[in-house]
Amino acid sequence: MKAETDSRTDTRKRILDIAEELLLTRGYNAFSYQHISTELGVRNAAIHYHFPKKNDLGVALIQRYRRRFQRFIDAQAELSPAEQLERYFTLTDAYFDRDQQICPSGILTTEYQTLPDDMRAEANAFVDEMRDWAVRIAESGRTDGSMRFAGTPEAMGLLMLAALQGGLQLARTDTTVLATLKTQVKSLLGLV
Amino acid sequence: MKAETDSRTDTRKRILDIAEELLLTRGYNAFSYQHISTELGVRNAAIHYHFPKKNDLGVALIQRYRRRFQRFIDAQAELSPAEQLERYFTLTDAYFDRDQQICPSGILTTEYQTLPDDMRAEANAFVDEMRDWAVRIAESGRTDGSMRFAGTPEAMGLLMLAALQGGLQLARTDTTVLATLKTQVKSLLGLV
DNA sequence: GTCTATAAACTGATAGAC
DNA sequence: GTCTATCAGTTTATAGAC
Repeated sequence: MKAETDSRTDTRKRILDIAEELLLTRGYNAFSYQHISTELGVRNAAIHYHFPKKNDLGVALIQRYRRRFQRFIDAQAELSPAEQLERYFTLTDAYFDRDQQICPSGILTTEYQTLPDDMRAEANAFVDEMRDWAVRIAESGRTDGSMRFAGTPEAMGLLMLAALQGGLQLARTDTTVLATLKTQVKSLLGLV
Repeated sequence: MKAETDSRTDTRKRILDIAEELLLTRGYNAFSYQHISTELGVRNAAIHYHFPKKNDLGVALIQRYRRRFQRFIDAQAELSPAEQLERYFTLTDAYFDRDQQICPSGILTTEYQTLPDDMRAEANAFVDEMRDWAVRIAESGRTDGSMRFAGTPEAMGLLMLAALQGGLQLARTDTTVLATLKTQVKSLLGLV
């Protein structure tokens, strides 16, 4: 029973892993079940057993991502604001270093108009969570005096999210973009 | 002769107009020749006469956009840095107000990994031009003393471009995003 | 010069085999 | 429970009619 569950979960997980790589490199509209099934060594219709419709796969991908992101946040709840910011940067670099992936929120908001309703709802929730996190960093940084910046923490957090989301995309045309942006964000937070 | 040229140009122009709307709302991979031909009232294959391959249409779209953007820049060469920044914001709002379109550089860099080489080359050139413009605004603003900000003009210009590109995308999930970002950018430039 | 008929390949998806 | 054979619709694209 455990074995059955594991094997089922395992195939399902492999599908999600392959789909995630495709989503973050090519986008939702530019990958198909064939891409996944070829990589997995099965027929494309086999994927439909695990995820009947492409929506289902899309929703599952974002939900899994949200859970992972939540763990990522929880794991650094005790760190200083500046250290949390560094984790933010590290996360951003990790995307880029993995086949020039971009942030999921960038993919989902760019393709937003073509997404089905259930995927839009998940995308909205994910964007909110990322934004809240960025805002909390700016907020706590100002509160403990380690960060000094113009405007409200809400606006500064949003700006950091938007800049890094756009920056990951722009980095595909110029690999120095991210380093420049990271330095600039720190400057604007009075951290340099 | 003039009439022939005009009618040909006219159909070609209508195709480009429809394609541009589709590109900026749905993205390159999510629109087809059928979308265009249906709107135009012809068979999808008719589009192939004007643009044999989809690459050709994609390249023509970006090239036209680059020319238009160049005229946009030239038209305000004499304005103050702060006024040029306002035009930047106005341009950004204009995208969003037109069916929640996003910036072309955001589309092209997000779908970058799926684009053919000729479209990538055009995308690179366009991104460079947008970035140069943003950097020049920060540069001249610092020079004439109207803007005060941390970091280099190069980094600040890049940050503004990245933030507005990401912001247009995020605005689809929350319509207040752009207003917040504009205020914050002005704060960071010492303009408020 | 402009467009239509048509096709080859790929898409997401269902019914049913094992 | 898991996957294969198969399909109907869409995609880009070509050959050729007017």
